[in-house]
Amino acid sequence: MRGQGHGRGGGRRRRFRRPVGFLEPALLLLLLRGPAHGYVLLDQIKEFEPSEMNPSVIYRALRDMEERGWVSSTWDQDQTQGPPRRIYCLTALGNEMLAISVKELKMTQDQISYFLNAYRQGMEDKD
Amino acid sequence: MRGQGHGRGGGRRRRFRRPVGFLEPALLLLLLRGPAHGYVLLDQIKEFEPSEMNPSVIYRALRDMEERGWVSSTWDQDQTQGPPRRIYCLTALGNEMLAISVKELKMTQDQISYFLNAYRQGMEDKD
DNA sequence: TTTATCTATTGACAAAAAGCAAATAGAGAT
DNA sequence: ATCTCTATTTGCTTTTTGTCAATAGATAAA
Repeated sequence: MRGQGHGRGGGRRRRFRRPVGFLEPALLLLLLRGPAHGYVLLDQIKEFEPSEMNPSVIYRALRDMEERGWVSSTWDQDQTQGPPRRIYCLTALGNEMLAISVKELKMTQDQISYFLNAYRQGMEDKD
Repeated sequence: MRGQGHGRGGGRRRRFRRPVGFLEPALLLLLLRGPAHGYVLLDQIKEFEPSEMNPSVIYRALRDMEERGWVSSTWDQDQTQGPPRRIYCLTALGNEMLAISVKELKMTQDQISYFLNAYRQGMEDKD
């Protein structure tokens, strides 16, 4: 393993990154409510992303966020209705990143509002 | 004018696609106000995307949208302060796609609102 | 008991979108 | 000539997202 990073896959130095898109913030928010494993998050994420999600997308996002230290995972002790579960927990860093996401999403909202107003304006001027 | 399915790279049938991201809708909206060339759009786009844009991103988006028939282009007749300009025009299809973008952006706003409310809720419950 | 189904996670590969660097080139100013 | 501003294009790479399918434990049905 080359220097930086640790845990699954580590290696390449990654510059500081913000959460992108909706998926990661939504997962962080779900984990703010309490620890959970991928399979149940796959179901719960529908609250924020109604469109059907491919499981691998969720699992990959969780693993990526663990590499960045936003969440941490442990194997479930309890007997399950299937193979063992990896339980994810929000870390302090993850909490901060969630707060940053919230700020960014507010900015995104403003940007969209501006765009929509400009569109209305543009349509009025057509008439 | 570079028509469907031939010229640069042409050939591959592309399935129907919605506008993605902010860039393309923003360009369509600017073109709703009137025809324009890439170099001036590169400046005007700052109204919607304050962050610095690499020219190639704009030009590529315009070419992609022309391939899909959302805009059409002609070479500028007038003398310019440099090499000839390619003037882009919004097409009827482009107008429809812009309207679709607007609907989608409204949905995105609702999604973000829901997320932000859920975050506030989650934070209250922590206290 | 083998088969199917639901639970649960992972890996490999491809496509789409964005970022970056630089080439090409016309026109006007120094 | 050379520099700068205008104007567009090309190629390469990275980042992000999407899709498909493999693996595997547990449980219920045939």
